[in-house]
Amino acid sequence: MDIFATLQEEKGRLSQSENRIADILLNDFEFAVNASIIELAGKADVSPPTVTRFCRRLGCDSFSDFKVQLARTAYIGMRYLKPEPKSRETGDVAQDIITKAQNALFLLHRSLDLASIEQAVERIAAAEMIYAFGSGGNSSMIASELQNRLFRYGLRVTASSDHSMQLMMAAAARPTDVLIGSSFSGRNAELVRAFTLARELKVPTIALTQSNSPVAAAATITVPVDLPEGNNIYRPTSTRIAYLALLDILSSLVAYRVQPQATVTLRRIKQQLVTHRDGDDRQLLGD
Amino acid sequence: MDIFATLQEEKGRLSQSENRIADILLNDFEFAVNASIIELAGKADVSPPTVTRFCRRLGCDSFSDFKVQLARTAYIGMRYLKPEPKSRETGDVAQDIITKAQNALFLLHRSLDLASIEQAVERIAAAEMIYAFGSGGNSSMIASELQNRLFRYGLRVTASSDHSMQLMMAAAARPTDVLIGSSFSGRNAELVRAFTLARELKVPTIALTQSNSPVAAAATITVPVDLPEGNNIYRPTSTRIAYLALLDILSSLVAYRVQPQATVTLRRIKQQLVTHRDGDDRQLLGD
DNA sequence: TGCCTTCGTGCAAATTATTTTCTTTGATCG
DNA sequence: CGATCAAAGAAAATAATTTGCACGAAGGCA
Repeated sequence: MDIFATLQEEKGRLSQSENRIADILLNDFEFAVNASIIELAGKADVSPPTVTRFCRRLGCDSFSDFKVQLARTAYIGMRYLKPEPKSRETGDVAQDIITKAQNALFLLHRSLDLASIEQAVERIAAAEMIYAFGSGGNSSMIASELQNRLFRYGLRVTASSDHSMQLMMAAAARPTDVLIGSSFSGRNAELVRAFTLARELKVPTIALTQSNSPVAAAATITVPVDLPEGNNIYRPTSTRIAYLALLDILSSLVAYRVQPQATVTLRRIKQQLVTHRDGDDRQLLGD
Repeated sequence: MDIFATLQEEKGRLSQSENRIADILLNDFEFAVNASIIELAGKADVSPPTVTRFCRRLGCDSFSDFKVQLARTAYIGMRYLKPEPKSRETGDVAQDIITKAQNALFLLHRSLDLASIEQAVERIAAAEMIYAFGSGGNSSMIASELQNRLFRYGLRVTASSDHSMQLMMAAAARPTDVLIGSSFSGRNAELVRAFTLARELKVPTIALTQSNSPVAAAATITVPVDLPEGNNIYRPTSTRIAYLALLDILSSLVAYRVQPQATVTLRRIKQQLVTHRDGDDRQLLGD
């Protein structure tokens, strides 16, 4: 549990003085994290004991414990209390995007459902053929990434972002195959259709999507990804990065599961690349 | 600059006692970050003043400054001093991948070259036509992501991962266009050829690649991405995530640059999606 | 209205943590 | 074999933090 979360919970119940301290935390974080209790108290126009009590209230043992906690979660928590830091300077935009991406990873990690990941890995590793589906730019990237990762381990896999093809492929799939579909919104009706068809044909399906969504409902196994979307329409969603990480987790685990096969295939791919290129050995897995 | 980096630099020059303190930092980080100077000194079998001196040596003002710095970078720095946490448990693999991804983002941020980013953005925003090139799975993803992002802002863009097509497109391009190429290794010979051809035709080129590489040398503008690659061949490189973030930074900045156009186009795309889908307004930018 | 309770707060004292200063130790070198 | 210097600890000084206590304001209840 991080302080910023606690702070938000307690927010309403804080007294006037405590609110002044909270404001400083939120507005001048840099100051707060470096200040001594006396400086912080001074800036908030309260006495040091009030600061101590404030820290206790937030679940810390002492002021220094508080500072450590603060510094630790700062990195993560900073942004999701504050509104956008509206600047269009290169450096600020860069910082903002990177922070958001890290945040997305943090939130992903926090909400990962290991059980469903294991089920999914099991299915994928055992499948005779893997179909990866996704559309709309973001999910189609995920689908082709799935192909890009999994073929390296010697698995049979194809990806498609074309709805009609997806339906046809679903119709052609067998119960020993698996169908993986990604949908950021969880409301890709065509994917639901493909999943439904698969269900009729007893082909297992795995959804990478929001839980409690139509896509999730239609799938055999759902690996839930529930992240808040940013609201700046110019900004590409950092959710993509979380999906990509999830995909890395899945494919690493699959790789371990099918290891002997994976080693051989990877070696062959590597050899191919090395002779094809300039003989430099570092070029392992494609450009 | 973070402490772990400094610690690595100073490592050799530390005295015996100081080394004991360093060991505790690395091995029992949790303890170190919560301990008082006395506890830490006790555990390292040194006197408190020695700890103070150690902190100063690492560039901190005081012990408490040190603790804050420590707590701040902890999250990030933790892993890159330690060897791999070799476990194949789902939870550990997940944690490892997420940490690596966050690390990659951290390192990217630290090494970003803002000047070249600005130059690149300038060019892209002003271009009449944008060609995005990349091959080999990873870079081809980057190329198609570029297309996926930029078309939304009303820019004319096409992506290709096909070497022959890339050459032909380069031949067809004009000096008012721009050619963006991605190469993780920096040693994609075909991309170099396309860039060289473009140079002859006075078509500006932007490389997203390692600095001091053939691809970088062939480009008009290089946006360098210099990250250490992991060495676990099963693990998809977290570098992809850094590239994706860089791409987000570039495209956000481009969006700001071409704003009026972007707003209109985005609105049209959104409208299209909303009527096409189930009327839910939240589905902004593709699935 | 007036009293009582409760809560929030600051003051001052006590405690604890940290830093400084001074001193010792042990190693290196002429 | 001293002279010198760096490293490290002891003790003192300082600074930071916490605790105990008391005061005052707000709100409830007779």
